[in-house]
Amino acid sequence: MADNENFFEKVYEVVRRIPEGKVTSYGAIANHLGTARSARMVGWAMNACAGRDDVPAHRVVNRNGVLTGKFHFQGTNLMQQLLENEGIRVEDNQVVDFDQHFWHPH
DNA sequence: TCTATGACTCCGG
DNA sequence: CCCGGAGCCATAG
Repeated sequence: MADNENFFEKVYEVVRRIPEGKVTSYGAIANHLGTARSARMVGWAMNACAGRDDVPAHRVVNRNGVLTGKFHFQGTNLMQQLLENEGIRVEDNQVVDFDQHFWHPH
């Protein structure tokens, strides 16, 4: 079924490759998948991945490094806590030194 | 088959 | 500089 991978599965695979302590953006993932304009779809896939421990959705933020989807997590600040737990500093729902912690899909 | 929605992004006022 | 609207694609109903 590797060839039958759905869009979500592709997103999950990329998100899973995000190393600990690193973050990426929806557009970067979408671009890697070949659907650069489908950044919203990546977020949509994240919504579907909610509840999966295999997909570190907390490492995915928007292009500004803002935790746009933090409200979708169980806790109000759970997403931020997870990032800080990996050594990433988060301030005002925004990743500090986002470009420095940015991980480009490959 | 068509319509509505969305954890985004870009452009304009 | 800050705020708002339109565009985009894929999934669900």
